[in-house]
Amino acid sequence: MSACHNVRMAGGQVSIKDVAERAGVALGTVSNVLNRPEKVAEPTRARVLAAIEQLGFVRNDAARQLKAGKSTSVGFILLDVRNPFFTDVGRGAEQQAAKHGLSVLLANSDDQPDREHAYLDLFEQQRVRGLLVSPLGNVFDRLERLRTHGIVTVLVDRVADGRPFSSVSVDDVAGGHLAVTHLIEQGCRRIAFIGGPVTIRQVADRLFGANKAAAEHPDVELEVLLKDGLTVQHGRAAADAIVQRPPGRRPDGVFCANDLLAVGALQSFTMLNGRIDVPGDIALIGYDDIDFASATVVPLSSIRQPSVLMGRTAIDLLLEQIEAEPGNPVEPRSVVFQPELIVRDSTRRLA
Amino acid sequence: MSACHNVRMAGGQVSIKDVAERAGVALGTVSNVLNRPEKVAEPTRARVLAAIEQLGFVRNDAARQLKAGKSTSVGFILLDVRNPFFTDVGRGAEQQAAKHGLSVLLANSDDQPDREHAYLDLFEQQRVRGLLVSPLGNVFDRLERLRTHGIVTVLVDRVADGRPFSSVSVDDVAGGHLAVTHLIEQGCRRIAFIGGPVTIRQVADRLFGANKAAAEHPDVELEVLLKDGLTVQHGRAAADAIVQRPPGRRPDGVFCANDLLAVGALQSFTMLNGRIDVPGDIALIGYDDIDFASATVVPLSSIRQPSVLMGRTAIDLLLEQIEAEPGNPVEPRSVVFQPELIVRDSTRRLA
DNA sequence: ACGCCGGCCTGAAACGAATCAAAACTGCGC
DNA sequence: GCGCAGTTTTGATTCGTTTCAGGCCGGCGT
Repeated sequence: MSACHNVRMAGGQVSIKDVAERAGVALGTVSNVLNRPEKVAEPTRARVLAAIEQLGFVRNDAARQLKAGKSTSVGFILLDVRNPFFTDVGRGAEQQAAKHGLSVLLANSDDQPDREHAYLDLFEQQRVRGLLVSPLGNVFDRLERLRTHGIVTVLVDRVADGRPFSSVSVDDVAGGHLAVTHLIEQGCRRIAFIGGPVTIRQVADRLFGANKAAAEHPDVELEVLLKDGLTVQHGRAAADAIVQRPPGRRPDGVFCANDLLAVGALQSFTMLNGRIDVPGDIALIGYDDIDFASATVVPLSSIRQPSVLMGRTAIDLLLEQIEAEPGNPVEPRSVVFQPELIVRDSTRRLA
Repeated sequence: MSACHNVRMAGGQVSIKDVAERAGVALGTVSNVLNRPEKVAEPTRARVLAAIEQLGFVRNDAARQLKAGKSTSVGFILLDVRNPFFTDVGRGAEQQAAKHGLSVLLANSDDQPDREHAYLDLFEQQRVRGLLVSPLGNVFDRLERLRTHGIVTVLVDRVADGRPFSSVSVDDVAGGHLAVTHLIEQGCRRIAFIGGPVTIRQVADRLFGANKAAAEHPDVELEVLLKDGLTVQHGRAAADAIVQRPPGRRPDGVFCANDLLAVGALQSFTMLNGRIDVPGDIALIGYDDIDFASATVVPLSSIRQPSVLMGRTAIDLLLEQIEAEPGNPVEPRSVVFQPELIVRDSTRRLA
């Protein structure tokens, strides 16, 4: 056989075998250099490394995974990449995963159940090591099936509702309670809740907490304004409706289910020739404490969620499940963080 | 051989072979059902599908890729997930990729060159079908190596600088020119540019365009204020310095290298008891036209980049390269979009 | 009846890396 | 010189899928 064939043709893949041949060793030795370098004598290893360098060899992950039966990446299916809260969670997850030699791949379901399923399929076929999901629809059955196939899931920003999944979330009921109690303490008595559809779990819980807080004060009334989305535009529309009422019928405090809504409301309130003073006429508080909250013209009070920490914790919970695998499975755990009230100018009514 | 073994043990993987056995067909037939269903007779196909269903079989992507030598996903390494511009590009890419049966996996380099490299390694090992990269450091050599290994790259928001890569970007020089010309038309004569480090290509180009526009008007002077970052905080700090000058020494127009800076500047200008009127005293324009631009208290003029379209185009360029593969490679193409001026209240000085 | 054709199905041979029992080598003491 | 223990290297086998040259079979024209 001709000893000389072109080493590097376009797209030509260099395999461990080529490296072995070049270095004049057996194929298993190359594998050892890659995976257990301490078991290979120094001169041999040097020779192999040189060959790897010369040929530009790169491990083929597909082959490696095929043999190992598992991958080294973790999938994170998030609801909305445009929401800073989720990307922060993602960053936390990446940090923690990196410490354990895992990579995080983000996939954006973008509020569309079919995309959520498509990505679940993709990650299942890729046999990812584990999955973080902030679920959109009811995917629990799907996720249980995944687990029987050896892929464990940790829920993000959603509790498991009795299903056996680990989860990391924030106590949204407490958050809603915190926000409204704060408004009341600032002297508000007619409070409005602006939110999205209550089919979104987070909205429902925050509203529930808000109601609870209002109920604790007999002289406080809570009005609920639900829009069908959680964007700046929705917030502005809701607030416009308030602005158009005669001053006596307006609330004196507004709690928005997230910061985007609050920013929209703030715009509506302050834009119109300063007709409504925030917080003087209406105190305003949002939820999530996104970066922009402190950057609005009247800095926005908000309820902070420990997003980065949540991401890190999610990975910890995942590893806990993964590493337990054998006979005795570890009980799923739910970590619930407490939200934190961040007071800024938009609710500072008392001197 | 005992016909009866437990079909579903924990983590037990079901392979095409199990399916074949269950359906009583050969293994190649199952593969045909999966990949070329029209070549399989109806009753056989039904039997195989039933077996797949019963056993809960899921294709092992690793094995498939190993054989095919290429994957079905595209990696997108982005500079900063928190910048809405990039996530919008990502959404465009996902949309277009989906049409061709490809998935997009996002990886966040987060301004850190080592993370950028780590993800390049990961995607190379995964033999992704292609790569979108908004490059941080100088990764061109790395990317050329990738191409010799059969992975093509399309640059996003960065031109190729003479290197043979396709790219999709926006003419930042034109954008800078557009912004400053607009300020001049609105009557501004003393203009300040607030930007990040000029080592960031986008900043340098926008500044260059701004300078060009100023030079076209002899009575206009341009002052350059560079901070070492592009966040809201940096913008506020830069504007604070302006606010502290005596009114006569302040610029009457400010162009910020991105919208985050502009939001910070706006906050600084308007927060201090309305001492500075926007646009009356100082007209303000940003860059990127992120969602928030229209939601600030004085809606922000900006330079719009067609982010979603850019993502779609990036995938098109990628496919063009991928599909050409054989003997005659397709010349890399650079698509440069023209930025668009979006005028809002923050620069409307003329009645 | 014969040959031939198509449609359907089969099964062996890849793909690239990991593994591990076994082989080869090393140095050492006797 | 020989055996022994330890170290280093070997190479056949495995993973799950795709591919493809062939095999089987029933029907058709002659």
